[in-house]
Amino acid sequence: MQRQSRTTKQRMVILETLRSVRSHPTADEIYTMTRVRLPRISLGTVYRNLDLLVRQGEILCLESAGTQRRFDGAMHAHQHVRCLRCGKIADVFPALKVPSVQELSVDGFTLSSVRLEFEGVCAACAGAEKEA
Amino acid sequence: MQRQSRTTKQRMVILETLRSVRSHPTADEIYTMTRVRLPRISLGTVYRNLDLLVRQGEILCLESAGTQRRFDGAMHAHQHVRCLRCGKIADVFPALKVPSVQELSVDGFTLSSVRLEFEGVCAACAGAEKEA
DNA sequence: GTCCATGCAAAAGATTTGCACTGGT
DNA sequence: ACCAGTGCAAATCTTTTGCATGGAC
Repeated sequence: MQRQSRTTKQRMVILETLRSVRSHPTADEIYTMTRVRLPRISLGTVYRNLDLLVRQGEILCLESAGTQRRFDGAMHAHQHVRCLRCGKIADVFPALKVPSVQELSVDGFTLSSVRLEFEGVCAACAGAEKEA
Repeated sequence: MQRQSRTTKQRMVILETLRSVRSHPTADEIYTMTRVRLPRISLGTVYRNLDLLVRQGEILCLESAGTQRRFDGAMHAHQHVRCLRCGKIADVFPALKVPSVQELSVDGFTLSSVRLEFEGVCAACAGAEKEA
């Protein structure tokens, strides 16, 4: 059975923080942001809560985000571009139409999600490269 | 300018090994496989060569933040499913049609690749869960 | 009062890197 | 001979975990 979760100050602040930004922060960046309001919060707690929020479907975990995991508080259907140089992630606008899990099937797997992902170089990094 | 690379025994064995399997091994698995032919190869060398081969476009790196990186020697257009439980990756067959980079554009980015990715639970893990 | 969640610190993994030596060209 | 590549080990970085205490219910 599903274990229940309590509404803790830490979890609320983490969720509010993530929902309040348009970026796709790493666990460490979320840790830094939440410490403004909760100076004694620990990185372990941030990781545990991000995990829980992902499992509850409150936030998204961007797995294909290079080395570090990144998180997204926006739950509407949209795609991401990742900069191959700096790892930054941006939303693709307008969002493309992607077939839903229900319309697809893969042999030997019970599908739970489909994602369309983009890679490239962002304007800032392209500019930096030109100068070098 | 592009620095040149030498044809070393290690690099050749790594590439041949990866090309000879249909799986999507991790760096450590490739290390184990190559040690059959090169018992003194080091894990660092495996990582360095995988890096180089990816940059040269000889192989693909299947990134998955927070987990282990996996590599793919098959360069034809195809998609991957990843098992959320065990991390195993399989090819999606038949491959779906995905719009090419040329047909797409994302504001503020110079695109280099587009990927359609699937997530789910593989048969083995689904079975293991049922038993538990 | 119960027991889930936290803070802290240590552990666990995965990947990278410094360095002296080796080997491809 | 030159210098990229290697083996080895240490370092780094991200994420997870054990444990005693705190706090939501």
